[in-house]
Amino acid sequence: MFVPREATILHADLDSFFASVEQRDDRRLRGKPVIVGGGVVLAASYEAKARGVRGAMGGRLAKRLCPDAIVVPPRMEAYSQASKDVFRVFEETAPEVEAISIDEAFLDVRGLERFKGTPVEIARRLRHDVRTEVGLPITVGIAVTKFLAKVASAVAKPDGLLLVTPGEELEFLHPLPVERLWGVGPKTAEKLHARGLTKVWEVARLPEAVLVDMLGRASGRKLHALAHNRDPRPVVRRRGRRSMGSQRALGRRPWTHESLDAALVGLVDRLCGRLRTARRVCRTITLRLRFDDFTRATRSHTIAEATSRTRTVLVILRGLLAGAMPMIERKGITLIGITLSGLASDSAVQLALPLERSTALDLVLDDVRERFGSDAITRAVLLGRDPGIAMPVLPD
DNA sequence: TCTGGGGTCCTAGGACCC
DNA sequence: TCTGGGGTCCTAGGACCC
Repeated sequence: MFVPREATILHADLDSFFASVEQRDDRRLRGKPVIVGGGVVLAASYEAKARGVRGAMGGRLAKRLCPDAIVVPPRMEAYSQASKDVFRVFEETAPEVEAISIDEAFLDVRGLERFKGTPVEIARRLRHDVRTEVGLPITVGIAVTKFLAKVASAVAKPDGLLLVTPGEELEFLHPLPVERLWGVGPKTAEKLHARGLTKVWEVARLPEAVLVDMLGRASGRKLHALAHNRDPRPVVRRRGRRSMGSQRALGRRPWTHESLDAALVGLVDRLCGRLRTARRVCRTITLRLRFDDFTRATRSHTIAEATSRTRTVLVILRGLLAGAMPMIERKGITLIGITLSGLASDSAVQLALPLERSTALDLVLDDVRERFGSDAITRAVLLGRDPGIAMPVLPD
């Protein structure tokens, strides 16, 4: 006799997270269409979504679709605090919590029946606790696999709860459009559609080798497995982050070497500060660029000794930027960004460099930031008599 | 619809070493 | 002297997610 596995994996996902926090903190926004973000929609309340507003949509189009929407600037600290509060509830709910992003997590409630109830009861209480203790709506999907629990929560949104009954997984999964599968974005969906595949069951019929041919080894295998609800990944606490980045859109304004360098110094300062706060060091430094035609390029360099020193990182990035100048001059630049990867704990470096926590440049930047705010660093570079040198000049 | 900011993982080629 | 195969690292790009 077929005995289905137990459905003990919860996927908990806050609804329209940023917009919900805004509505929680300002009662005038409740029940109204709210858009967080200006140039681009970072989050939209369900009232705005009902009018066709979507995340990542251009602000102008969003305003046209929903002229009475209230647009509020993002408050990242508030969202970060709300996230911490919600994750505290998660931790009280289950022994294994795997954070996926600022507003979602997997929880494994296996073995909790005897003293906390069935998974559905636990999920109900979790939704209630998040609502009363943090004041936010949250949706929970429950299934035998992480992947299916995530699909379930997406289907149950907003403010819902959905259990995929063990044994009935494929009945639930197969009629869904392929876009519901985790990892199928616009490009993959296009490739699948080109072969007449729009539903999960149509993908599930294909041999793995066909999907590998179509999508590459890793993607093909993964898609094949997911279409059959094969997902053996356990819920595990996340290891530390693998990279840290920062970027800045420049718009289509004219740029100069000085303004590019100033933007770069501002980014490096911010990022290296974050790196040091996290007590981490990096080995690979990547410069990321986006051009007028929206194509992108990256230039990277790996150093032998991991570092978090602003001076070191800046020197490398200036070199990478200089190498990319011909491309920038040819195509025009609309975004500049940095990614630091190959991260490690800084303890080993600390042992070797006990007195080198801050370089002279870091001390100057710290001072400027403290006295004039972060923006002053970019301004100071622009005001400097020689923008090519590393030391910013203090504004008056 | 002309598009933010923060991330993750995969692929592929070249260099280098054994 | 010429040659093979495998492993690892680095660089660049691509796709995807929230």
